[in-house]
Amino acid sequence: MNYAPFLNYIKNFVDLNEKEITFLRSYTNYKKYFKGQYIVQQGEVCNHTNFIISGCTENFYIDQKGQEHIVTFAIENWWSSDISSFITQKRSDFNVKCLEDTEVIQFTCQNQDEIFKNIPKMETLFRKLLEKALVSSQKRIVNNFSLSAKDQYIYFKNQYPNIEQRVPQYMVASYLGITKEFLSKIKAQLVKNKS
Amino acid sequence: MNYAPFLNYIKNFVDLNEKEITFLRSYTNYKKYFKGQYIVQQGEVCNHTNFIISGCTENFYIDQKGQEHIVTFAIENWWSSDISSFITQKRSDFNVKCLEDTEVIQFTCQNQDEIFKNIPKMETLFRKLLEKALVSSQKRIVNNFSLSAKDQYIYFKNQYPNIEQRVPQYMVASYLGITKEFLSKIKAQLVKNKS
DNA sequence: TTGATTTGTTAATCTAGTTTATTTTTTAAA
DNA sequence: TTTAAAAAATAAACTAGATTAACAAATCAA
Repeated sequence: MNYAPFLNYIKNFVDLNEKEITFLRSYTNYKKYFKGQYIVQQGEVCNHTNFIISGCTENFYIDQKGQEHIVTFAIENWWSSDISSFITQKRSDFNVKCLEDTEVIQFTCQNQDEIFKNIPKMETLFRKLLEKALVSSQKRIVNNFSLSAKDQYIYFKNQYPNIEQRVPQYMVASYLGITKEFLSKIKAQLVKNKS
Repeated sequence: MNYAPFLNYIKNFVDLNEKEITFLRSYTNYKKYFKGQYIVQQGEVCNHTNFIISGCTENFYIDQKGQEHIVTFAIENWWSSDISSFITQKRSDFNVKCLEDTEVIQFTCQNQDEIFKNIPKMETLFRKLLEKALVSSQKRIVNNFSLSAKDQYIYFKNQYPNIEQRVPQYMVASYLGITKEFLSKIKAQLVKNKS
């Protein structure tokens, strides 16, 4: 069980004393998933918020036409869950699936409340994380408005340089909201223009 | 000065005692803007988070090609600011402009911190608001993935039935990320199919 | 080491939504 | 009440990106 990366992450934002760390530990738990396993499945309630210690997950859904769309990727030191289902405790519209063997620290909704009640600093941390997540979600909407598919791909590569190498190309296309064929065309174009 | 709607709004989520209300009042202030005025301008720092008592605002930006894009509308009982600029206190990429005469209750970044420090319930409220805002922002990305422009327009009308009547149609088009001409075409189609 | 499955490429055809241009309707100012 | 300006509608030509289909590499199981 590998708890240290989680504490190191938190240390970047707030200082916890021994007592608080002990409390946090007892209200969170470690879990290992294998490649291909689901942390959440569309139609089930998302019971946990997960902090990724190692590995990589995708958050995707299947629409009415049967098409798969990747909403987010998550890797080490990121959070992964379906926040909508988690906060409402209703059935999720999304799947969270492991693209690699993945270790997480996770906690339930009730335990989150306990953590926030007993360590208010943790609620402040989460408030700030949510602010950032909202900003980056809005940024994605803005990019969708203003950038061509090619420029969105370039933006993605710059912002998440570690992800492209770890997932197949058709998943990047799905994340960008374009077809794999078109992404292939874009990449061919970029290679051509460089030389 | 019209403070009651703000307190009523808060009462929906948390109970504040007299002392807390007094505190909140002294760390927020009332302001009235006229139609056409800017609450925030692209390039300036967004100094306030605003709760709308009456009126209507748009949050928009102008991209490199000189095109205007509306990111959000806000009306009574909604919040309006550029959260990115507000939390980082850096120059904003967005404009917040009043589409009607607009009354707000507003507070600065420092005052927000004071409020959260002194009334932790308020931080919990904001954490929950941010969760909801993030969910609806993600929902918009999802709709962008899966819905045609026509279906996105129908979704918009259902979700924000009060806004369409209050703003010109070309702004709805801008919010949806399509041209006013195409929205006009969609509306003509919808009318035709109904009869 | 071979076949089977998954992933990626290329090219032709198609379509949702854009662009440009003109006309009509509505709003608001004087 | 008239007039100018803003907003909305219509239509033709155009384009970014989708769809379909056929094939080529790469990965993997046995």
